[in-house]
Amino acid sequence: MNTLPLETTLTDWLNRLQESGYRSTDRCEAIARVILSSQRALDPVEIFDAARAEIPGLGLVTVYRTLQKLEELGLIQRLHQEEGCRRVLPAVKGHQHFLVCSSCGMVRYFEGDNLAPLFEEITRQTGFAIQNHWLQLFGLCPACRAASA
Amino acid sequence: MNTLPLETTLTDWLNRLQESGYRSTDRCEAIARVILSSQRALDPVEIFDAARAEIPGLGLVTVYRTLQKLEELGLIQRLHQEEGCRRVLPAVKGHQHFLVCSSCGMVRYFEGDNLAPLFEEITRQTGFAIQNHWLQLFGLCPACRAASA
DNA sequence: TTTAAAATGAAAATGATTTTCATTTTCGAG
DNA sequence: CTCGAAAATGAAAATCATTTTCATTTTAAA
Repeated sequence: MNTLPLETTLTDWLNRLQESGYRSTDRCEAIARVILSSQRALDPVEIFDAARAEIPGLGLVTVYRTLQKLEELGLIQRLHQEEGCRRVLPAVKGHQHFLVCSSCGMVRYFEGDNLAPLFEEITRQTGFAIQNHWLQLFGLCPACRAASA
Repeated sequence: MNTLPLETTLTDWLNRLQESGYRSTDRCEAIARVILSSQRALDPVEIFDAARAEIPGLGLVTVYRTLQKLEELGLIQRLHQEEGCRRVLPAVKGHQHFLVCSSCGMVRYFEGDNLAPLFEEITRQTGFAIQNHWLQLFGLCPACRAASA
């Protein structure tokens, strides 16, 4: 897999943090790198464990604090699942949504949803003025699909 | 508002519980009634407070235990929101989804989403075999829309 | 009726997250 | 560079939601 997008995004994240008055630290960078290089959504303890490979003295509290900053800046978001809503992912941009593999947990982003006609229909039916929507899809990723066949 | 659907559903819920080997108690019925008669999604403490109007000695633990049963039977589901995922609602049926008012919290169910074409497009783009989806809409209900105008 | 299984409330336990606090680190001003 | 104020850090304690334990009560079916 090409690592360029990761490097680019990591730099973007670090810039965004700095612009917002946060200071640049090894811990923050390690945590950001863990989140950005994962194919799955990770929970705070998973991030903690992965980041400690790089920063042995890291505290779990720092993970929580860094997640707060990243979430505040809209760089990450939670993945809501039946099992819980603790895992985080790089946030979707614009009209992206994500697709979660129900077998391995891998997440894939996709573009474009034209839900406008559905929303018009709903407004007609209910009188609600729709402002926002969450669409989350679960399915089998190509690898798990192949493995289960 | 017509109370017939509420009575019907309450009876359905109590039957479902009984069929599953759970016993019929005043607390369970009070909790079910609170959930079914609310226009909003409620969290365990809100349910507790409302149900204590009817059953003064009720314990919060009983609310949690009853919610587990109702969730296990698929009668309620959690409402996932930015602020948290603690509130519950009567579960949607079949292809229903719900619409949450971002001002007053009122929830309205609606039918019918034809997302099949979107899913086909996504399968083509990503190779994922889609099994399941969550669609949640946020907007202003007619009353809040009128109030804000 | 009787009785075994289920339900209950109170208190304790658990698990996740946040706060506090003393210490260390970052970074901009000089 | 070097200083110092602001921010970041880790450890321990605090908080908050939820679950478990346990002794007692209630339900429902024989």
